[in-house]
Amino acid sequence: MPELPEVETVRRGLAPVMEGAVISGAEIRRPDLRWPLPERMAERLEGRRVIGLGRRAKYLTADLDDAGAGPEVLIMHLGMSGSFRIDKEDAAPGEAPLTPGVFEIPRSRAEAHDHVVLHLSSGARITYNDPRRFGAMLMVPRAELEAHPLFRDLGPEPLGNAFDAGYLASAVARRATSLKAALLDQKVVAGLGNIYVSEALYRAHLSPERIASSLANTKGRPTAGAVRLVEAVRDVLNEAITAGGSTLRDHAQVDGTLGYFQHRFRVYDREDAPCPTPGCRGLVRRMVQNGRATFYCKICQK
DNA sequence: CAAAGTTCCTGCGAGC
DNA sequence: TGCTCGCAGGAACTTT
Repeated sequence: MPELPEVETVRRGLAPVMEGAVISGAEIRRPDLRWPLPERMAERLEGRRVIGLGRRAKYLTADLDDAGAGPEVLIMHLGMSGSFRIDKEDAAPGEAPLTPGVFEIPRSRAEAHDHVVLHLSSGARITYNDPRRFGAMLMVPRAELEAHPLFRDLGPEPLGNAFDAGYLASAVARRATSLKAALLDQKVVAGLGNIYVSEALYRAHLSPERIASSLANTKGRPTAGAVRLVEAVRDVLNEAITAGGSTLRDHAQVDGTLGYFQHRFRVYDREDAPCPTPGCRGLVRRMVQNGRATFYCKICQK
């Protein structure tokens, strides 16, 4: 479930085994994910040290040391169904077995979607699995990262200082689209996806159908709703990251899985459930906006 | 059947 | 009038 909190959870899980480690080998098992994988990817990764593992929006960024060609960044996106898992590198020769219980589906089917494997000097083996292959991996020179087409137009991080009500109001002031669509637009704010947009709008008591520009008053200043929305976005993301971290720890101890956790949503995927707002008699509704499901309460979200 | 994401394409309206 | 630009909305990618 890769929106910002999930990607951040994955980053925190991978960082201990990746940061400072040297990539001793890489297995590239197919030529492409969403796009072709980098040219000579395995050769270019081999022997490189991972300086740090970062995140921008829903992208993971592994900083690679200078290997003659200058420092580079390995950009990774999980798409809809991507996940990483960590296995201990088996000292014995031959293919190490998967840790029992990692997948509920048979091992053969799980391995069918293991597309990239990184062997690390830390003794960990990191496997990228992605059935739908909407994910992506790219390698770009460190100096070109911010100007890269994927990064260039990204809005501010929702948990950073730049994302405040004043910014949000100005960003949507001329937008005739719905609030739902505006928040999903990574140019407005980077990292929200379908789940957390529904959750944030519910918490702010704002209708997903409201016109985005209504968050700004006639002078372009933020409305009270804009202030509530910024706080709701930050709250829901922080809570999800916290929950993901604790779930991750449980899973890591049990089976080494990363990027998989259960979460409790107030409206998302809760059609017909009673609205959780105290005193509200409404039901959670499901509708489709821009081809995506939106969950909301008609009564208390205005 | 519907699905957590993003890019690309088309069509529309505004403005020059 | 006709062209360009930007925006909004939808299709497409794929597997379970």
